[in-house]
Amino acid sequence: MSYIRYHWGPSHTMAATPAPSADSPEGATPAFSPLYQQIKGLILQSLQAGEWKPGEAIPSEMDLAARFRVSQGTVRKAIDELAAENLVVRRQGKGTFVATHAEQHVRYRFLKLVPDTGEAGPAQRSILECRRQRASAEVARALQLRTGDSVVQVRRVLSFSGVPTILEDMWLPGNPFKGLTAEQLDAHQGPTYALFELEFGVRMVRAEEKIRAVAADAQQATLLAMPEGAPLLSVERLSYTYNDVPMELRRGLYRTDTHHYRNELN
Amino acid sequence: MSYIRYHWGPSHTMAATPAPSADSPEGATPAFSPLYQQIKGLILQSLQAGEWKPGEAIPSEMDLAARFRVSQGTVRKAIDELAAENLVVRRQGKGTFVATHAEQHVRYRFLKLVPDTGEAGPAQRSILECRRQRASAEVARALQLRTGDSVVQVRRVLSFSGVPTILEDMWLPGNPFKGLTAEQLDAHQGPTYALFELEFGVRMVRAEEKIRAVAADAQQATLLAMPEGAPLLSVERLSYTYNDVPMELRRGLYRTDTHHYRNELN
DNA sequence: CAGTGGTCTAGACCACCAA
DNA sequence: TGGTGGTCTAGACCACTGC
Repeated sequence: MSYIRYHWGPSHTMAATPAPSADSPEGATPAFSPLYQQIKGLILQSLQAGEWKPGEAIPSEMDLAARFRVSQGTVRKAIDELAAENLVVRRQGKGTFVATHAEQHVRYRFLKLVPDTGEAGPAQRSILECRRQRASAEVARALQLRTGDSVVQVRRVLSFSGVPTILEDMWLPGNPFKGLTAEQLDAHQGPTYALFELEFGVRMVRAEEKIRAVAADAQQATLLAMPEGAPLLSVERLSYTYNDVPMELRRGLYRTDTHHYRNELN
Repeated sequence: MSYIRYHWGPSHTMAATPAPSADSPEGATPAFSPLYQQIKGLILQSLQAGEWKPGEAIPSEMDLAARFRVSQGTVRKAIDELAAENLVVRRQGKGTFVATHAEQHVRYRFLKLVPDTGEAGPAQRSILECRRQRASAEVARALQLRTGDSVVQVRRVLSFSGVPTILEDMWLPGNPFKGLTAEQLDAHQGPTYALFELEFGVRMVRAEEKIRAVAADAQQATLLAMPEGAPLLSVERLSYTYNDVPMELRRGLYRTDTHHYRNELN
């Protein structure tokens, strides 16, 4: 087989090549990407399209190599990056699987609050509210909607060993989350993000958090059994699905008298 | 050349193989590592030993391959991991360089506090204190010293646009940081961790942070120009050099009325 | 132009898993 | 035993940097 200059794109029989992103028509910067990046993009498309569901195995490296007409090593490097981004999990001897918030060994991947001493126990959830409403300007901006668009708001309290520790408000775009109810949230076991995958086909892939120290107002203090004015950790999280599409805005208030937010710097 | 079963270790002429970690003498779990991991370990040793200084180039992949008697691809994979851990920086066409907190494009790698609006400006530092003392039980435990061992304590305030924003206490083990003075800290430009590299040969490689919301006491409030009892972000950081040796305990109090702690979740 | 890191291939073999 | 991911090699060529 003739060698393919990797800046040319997948060429030959590869169907529907997805264009290498926004390019100035005849711009000075070609901005082509290496073959393995293009392969990564194609696999990513299949993931988004739901060709393989969360928890399922994707085709073997050899199969993908045949499908894309490249060597196994090239597919391998593409999958390496997907694995590094936690979109996919490799299991030696078994295969490569679509990552999921459900079966994952590291459950509650996005919750960085840990007890000062001992192991993290299970959380008791109590849903205070779950209703559709119109997006405020702030929520609309974060979720890339228009002010007044339909959103679902959920408010809940998480307790550990019976102690209320987290007060959370979540805002979800109304369209993908049509039909979300408090009962559903109540009944479901495990991470909320696993419910989103199963019931609504929405996989959260990454998130950004803005953290502040704030003083508890009267209502917050009551719900968390703290004195009014007590310092709380405010964690504002914006979660994204594939393609950097924001899908959830969450504002958590954490008690940090018995727990702390743990972060690792590299 | 005969093929080397990579579970045998570097074998042939490689001098002073560093032993593949603690092994039960005839234990059931061999726990050998692949060749590229062993190479990574050897490169790591040279980094620790200071064979190449921060900012300098390490030998080319071909040179290292020759030195260790392995293929370029194997060296490459070793360096890939070192680069992923920010111990080393690759520059196409130029070489691979020992990472440094000084020349690095991402200065203040460990400081995650950013202004709510606009770009992060330069910080004004004011050293309040710098003295040798005996380690308290808590400090000793964190730095793996004995209670009463010599430590250096530094207290300082960082201001942005003239507004005091961060109040920090740092504790450093007395031995490696012999001779650290307030004048030195005052005179130095750029990240403090760059000073540690240049003057004391200590490179901070990673860190862990525990974050809490606390109420400002009288003294803290004064230093940060806030009312007493105002909520502040408490950031307790333990920084490590090579080999997971803790080298600095730092406790920062951040004002979060105009700034926030930014974190990315994957 | 030579030297460096970056990409790609083809092929061999190893380690792990399930049937 | 066959299939999957994981390691290792050897060699070719590309892209970027600096002389």
